[in-house]
Amino acid sequence: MSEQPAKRRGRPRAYDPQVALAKATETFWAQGYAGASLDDLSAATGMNRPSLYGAFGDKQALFSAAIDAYMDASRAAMVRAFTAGGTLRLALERVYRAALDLYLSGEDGGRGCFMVSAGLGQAVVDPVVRDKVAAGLHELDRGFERLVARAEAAGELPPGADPAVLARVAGGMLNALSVRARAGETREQLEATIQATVDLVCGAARDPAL
Amino acid sequence: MSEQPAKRRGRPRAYDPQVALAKATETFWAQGYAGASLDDLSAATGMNRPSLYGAFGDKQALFSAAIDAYMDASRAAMVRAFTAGGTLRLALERVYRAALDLYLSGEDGGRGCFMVSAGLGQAVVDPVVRDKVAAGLHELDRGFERLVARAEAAGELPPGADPAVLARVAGGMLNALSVRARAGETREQLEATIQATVDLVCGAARDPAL
DNA sequence: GCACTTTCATACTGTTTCGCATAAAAATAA
DNA sequence: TTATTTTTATGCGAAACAGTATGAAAGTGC
Repeated sequence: MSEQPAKRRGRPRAYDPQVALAKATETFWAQGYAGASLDDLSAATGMNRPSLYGAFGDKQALFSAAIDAYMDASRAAMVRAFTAGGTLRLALERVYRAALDLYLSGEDGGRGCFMVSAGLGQAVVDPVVRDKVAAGLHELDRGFERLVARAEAAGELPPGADPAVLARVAGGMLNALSVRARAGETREQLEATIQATVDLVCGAARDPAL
Repeated sequence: MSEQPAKRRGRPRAYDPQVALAKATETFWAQGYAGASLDDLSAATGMNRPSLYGAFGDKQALFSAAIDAYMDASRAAMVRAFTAGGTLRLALERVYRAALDLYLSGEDGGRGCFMVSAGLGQAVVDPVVRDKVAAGLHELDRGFERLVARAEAAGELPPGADPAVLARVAGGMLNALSVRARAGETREQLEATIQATVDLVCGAARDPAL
């Protein structure tokens, strides 16, 4: 994509900024902001401290960059899941599964959503982080709202169902999956929660094919 | 309750262990385990470091005691809300409101559930904490299961509704409230989420009085 | 008043933390 | 080669950290 074929002038970098940032994100994800020391981050990224500062700035800036990187990466996966079409039931299952893959992706047990697990840990102490996380959550909420609105337009919802209610619960249960994944629930348990959510949200929805 | 009318022998304590533990819990709640230094805890409790060690042990032990104290205190409020009777709708509203009062109780913005906000932050690093938090969450789950089972026995649920599904979603949305409270949502927004949840969970439930 | 017991307060130790200063290394340009 | 540029590597320094040793303070029992 954005490679630099033009030869840069000085000593070449020994790291790929994107890869290093992903490694730093993993460290924050598991240990939290305060729990991750610069030595931990240095070891994880393979960069020594001065390189870390040169590339990303201080610890807060690095954490902020980690949030942005996570949001970009997860947004890509989520938008795909949200917009791939199909019935509301299929779309919801796809969205929750995509999220679950992310939430269970750690090596040492489920880590949940990075925004929820690491970001919200800093939310009380750092309002900038809190607002950034809040924006991320509301972006997901809007995804659910659009999904339900589409289902309504397609006539999938019965007259009595309130789209706003369905979207709010559907969005909230994504947070629940994050919490439960980090609390150590197995994929099977989480899949059962997904099924329960989909059943309830779509229970009031009739399949137009029927 | 368990006062000590018998005069203790040495210099009297300058602190009330229960109050001090509550203050320490507040500090962990806002700043997380790693983010709360012993100086912070010392300042919050009014105890100096040696007294802190004498009373509770090291930092991990203090955190563990904080979790236990929180669970005891919240259990008291939750059991009351769960068992005060009334329709499923009323009981659910009572439970969510009781939780919300706790989640929004901080001075510097909503802090969410202590188990979720502070406990799960340590979950990946410390499996003992993770298991303790998981046990707490499942205890709440059982509360919702019993509530729904009671509603079923009272004939509040229609034949088609699956009690397990309703309980799972009802329990999950409690986690969502914690997440959203810490992300800075207002009480009004959170009340709307409560209403949506109750509407959806009880939507399939008919009032026996009707 | 005097011994004894328990807690408090100060201050210390060794480690870890963050951030940066300085110099060596590895490339290009001439 | 030699100068210039950019990055890496070592390691410094001041502050913060967790935990503890030591002695003073504040009670009870006699």
